[in-house]
Amino acid sequence: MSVSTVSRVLNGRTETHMRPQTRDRVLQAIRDLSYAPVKAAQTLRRLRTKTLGILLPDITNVYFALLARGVESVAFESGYTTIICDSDHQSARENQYLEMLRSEDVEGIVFVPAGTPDPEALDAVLRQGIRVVAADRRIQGVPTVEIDNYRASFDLTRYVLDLGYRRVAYIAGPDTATTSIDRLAGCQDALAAHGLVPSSVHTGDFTVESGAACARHILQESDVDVIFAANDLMAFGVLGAAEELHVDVPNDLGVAGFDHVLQMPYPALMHADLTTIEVPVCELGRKAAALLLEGDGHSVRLDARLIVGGTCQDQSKGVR
Amino acid sequence: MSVSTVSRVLNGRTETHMRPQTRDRVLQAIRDLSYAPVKAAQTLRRLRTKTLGILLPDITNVYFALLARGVESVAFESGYTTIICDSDHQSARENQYLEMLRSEDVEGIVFVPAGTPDPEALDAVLRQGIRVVAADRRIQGVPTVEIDNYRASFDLTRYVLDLGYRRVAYIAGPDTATTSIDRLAGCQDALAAHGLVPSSVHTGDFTVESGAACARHILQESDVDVIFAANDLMAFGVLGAAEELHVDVPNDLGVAGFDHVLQMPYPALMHADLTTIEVPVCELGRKAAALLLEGDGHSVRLDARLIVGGTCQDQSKGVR
DNA sequence: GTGAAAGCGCTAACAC
DNA sequence: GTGTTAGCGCTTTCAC
Repeated sequence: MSVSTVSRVLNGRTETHMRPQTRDRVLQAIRDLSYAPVKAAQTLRRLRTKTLGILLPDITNVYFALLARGVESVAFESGYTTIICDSDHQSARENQYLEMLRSEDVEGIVFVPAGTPDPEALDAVLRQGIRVVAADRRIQGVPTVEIDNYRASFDLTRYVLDLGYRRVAYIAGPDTATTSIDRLAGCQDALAAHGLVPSSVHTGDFTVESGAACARHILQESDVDVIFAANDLMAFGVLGAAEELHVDVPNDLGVAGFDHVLQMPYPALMHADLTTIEVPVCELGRKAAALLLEGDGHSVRLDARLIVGGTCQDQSKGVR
Repeated sequence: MSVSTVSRVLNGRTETHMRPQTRDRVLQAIRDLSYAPVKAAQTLRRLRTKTLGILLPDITNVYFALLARGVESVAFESGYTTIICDSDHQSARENQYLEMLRSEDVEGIVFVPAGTPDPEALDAVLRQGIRVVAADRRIQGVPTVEIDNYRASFDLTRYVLDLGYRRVAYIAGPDTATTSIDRLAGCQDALAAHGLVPSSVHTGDFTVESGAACARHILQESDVDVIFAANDLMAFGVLGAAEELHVDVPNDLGVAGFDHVLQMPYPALMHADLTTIEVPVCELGRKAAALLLEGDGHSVRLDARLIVGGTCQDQSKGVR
């Protein structure tokens, strides 16, 4: 019983048919020794690592965790291993990880950049023949899996304006993320279509705290009847600030979010019943992984859906 | 300039001193080619993978995500790669991943089991010389990093009883997790010390939904003045159910959680102001990884803290 | 101070 | 049908 026989059994090389008896003997031995092939050796020989990397800003953010889960599940189904890289929103860490993944010779990377990725580091990865897919946010020169943030934000804004809200404040995300830019633009253009402009545009960082902080400023300084936030987490912060300041949502203030991530863990609570856009984050991750494994290098757009919640209500009735 | 020279430079082999000029020439070449060593080859040669695995039930659960982040950050600081394995609460998947990690020849695994792990699969891993640390929940025969759930739950219960609550319902986690068992036992023993027993004990699965479902039963069927939940997510579900049924928290009903995970993303909202126990989840992960890298194979207990929130208030004043 | 070569565990081409 | 063997890219001993 030679090594090649064993190898053939393990890899199901059926092209040259094998005596079932031999096969069974090998299988038994594998069982007895609880043998598992050494992946490093397979990798070295095949020059294929069967490994993907996922590089994202913060795994404790549900949004990214959902995305990671999408990637991981597709990888698992295809017998791939997933390396998790949390850049902690730090560009330096991101670069170190890019190098690490290069050394690791991953076959592909799902990349959710924290800001604008370092072209040098990214290029080294690409030159080495590692496929990279940007997920959620676009990266210059890299295929992307995203939703149409502009369109979704435009539609959401139009829906809210149709309810009768008019004096709008907007809380944007960091302007290094294309999601922030697109969502803001979509909102502004929908306003413009009604001959409106936002009373103010603040910039947060997608966290609950930043949403609450911006909302406090907005509510104390200007007279608005609706606040749009670039994601649900910040919208949740807005709800918190409104509660603190005894501002009644949705009557005195409409609130709209974006991404519908809060819905998942907190369905029962009234206050989580946000008017928002559902971003299929997990699907974003799955699609990104699929693109790495069998893609043609083209970008993909998935559909997003308007979620009609309780934080924006018809204002026209004049009923209180 | 031979391969061994390059290798020596890369590994800082200073024992045999090298002409600086040669060194620089190598360094330059590395830069020019943006060369990165092939890890599979290093692994094969050194017989060390510099890789850790983390196997957990659900990465989209903030609690586990925080734990994963702890593991990942320690690994990163030590130049280790982290493989993420999401068992999705499925024992079969858990076993497949255990096999995968064995093949991968990881140096250690941080294991948060979904139920009772398959002894066969676990044993194969251990026999291969892979270190395993159980995090959060104990596993038979494996060193564990956890908090003293019994004691913390006991103290929390005593605190709540001291506020004057007396008619207690408990919502436990799945009885396959030692955390569920210990927390329930701690609560029951603290009650017993006051000559009390819980009016009812329901079993949830650590999700908001299950917490809400149990709470609906409890509130409709029996007359309790406080509900303990085995984690914050379920406690949040209880708050949701109470709101639905117009039960006033904390006056008509006290609510206590466990783990203090909700605090992080939702500080601003009143309803997230749970009376609970703070579990240092991220530290749990960090410590588990540290144990793998340099541990002596002994279990570790970290401290937990009582968080005094607004969902349980002094009942003795008789003030409404 | 630097180069030559063995060998880590596996796969695939080739021999029988 | 099954065995023999080269070689994947690296580290490390041993020559020089």
